[in-house]
Amino acid sequence: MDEKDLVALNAMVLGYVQHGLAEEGFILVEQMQKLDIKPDVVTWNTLISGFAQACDEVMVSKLFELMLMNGVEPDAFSWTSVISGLVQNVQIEKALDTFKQMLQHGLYPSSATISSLLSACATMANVRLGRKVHGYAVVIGVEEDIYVRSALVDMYAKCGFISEARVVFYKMPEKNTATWNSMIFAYANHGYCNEAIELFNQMEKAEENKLDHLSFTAVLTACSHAGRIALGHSLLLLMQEKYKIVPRLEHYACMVDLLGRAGKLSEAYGMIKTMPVKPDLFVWGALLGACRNHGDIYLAEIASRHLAELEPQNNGNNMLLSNVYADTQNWENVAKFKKLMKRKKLRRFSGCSWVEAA
DNA sequence: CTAGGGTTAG
Repeated sequence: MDEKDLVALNAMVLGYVQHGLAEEGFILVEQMQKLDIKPDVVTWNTLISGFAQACDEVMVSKLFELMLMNGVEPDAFSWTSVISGLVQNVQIEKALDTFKQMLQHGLYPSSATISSLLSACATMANVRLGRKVHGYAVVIGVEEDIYVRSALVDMYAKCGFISEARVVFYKMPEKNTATWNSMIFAYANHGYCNEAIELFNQMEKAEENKLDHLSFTAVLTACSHAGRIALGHSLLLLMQEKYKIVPRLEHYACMVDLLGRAGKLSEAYGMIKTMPVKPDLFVWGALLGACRNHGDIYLAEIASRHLAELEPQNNGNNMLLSNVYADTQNWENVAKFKKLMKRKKLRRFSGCSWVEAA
């Protein structure tokens, strides 16, 4: 067997995995083994990463066994792939457990492992654990890694510690697009809209940073929270004309939110009707939320109907519509809804907070 | 040729 064959095989497996076709990648590897091409650690890890992202725990364990049977030891890439797959699929407990197992197997976590763990802490809004991971990153010498630092900015922000996010951000000698985006989102999501917009402007001036679709999602979020309608519209144009970024659903959702919050419900609905992509639940949800705040029953019913189609299992949408009726004193409809929900044996989702109780 | 950070509504 030729080394070039293996590199080509690995590239093909990676291609499958990147397109969400881990199964195809696995079949290819099996076929190659019959042709006496022995997969190496890279091949196995690529497959593990694919099945971990697809949440296929059975295949992941099978791959660990298979690689051992073929005389290849799982390494830090193998374990980190599993951890990151679990974090991406919001299986945080399992991710932390897998991290423990990784350490028990005597493997050393890398900066990639740490950034995945920080992302897990952000998802849970668990700043106590986040600080531990931060300290651990310092100890093993990966704290200066740009991924780790961007993950720290995001983790502190999502846990509600904006000033600590800011400290990490401004300490960073080098930042990239994701770093800036994390900080703009941090400001926008905590009501520091002017700071978010200002930071976006700085990012645009700093030539070395490329703005991407998420930079615009972040700044549009700030615009909508601050009621900056004119700025939102001009940014939506700037994005397309100067940066050649095609607006995505999330940009439209921000615009609908922006118009809706300001009470311009028919303009918001007009945007939904003219947008070139099919509106998703965020877009309709933004409209429904605005209808609640402004007591528009007519549009609320339209939005609810679309939401019911898009996510029939989510009873929160019905609750919102019911709240619109209640707010506008339409008690007959409130009663109608309560009956409907009782019939469907639905219960209101219990509330949850992103910020851990102190 | 393998793992990592940032996503919109109530």
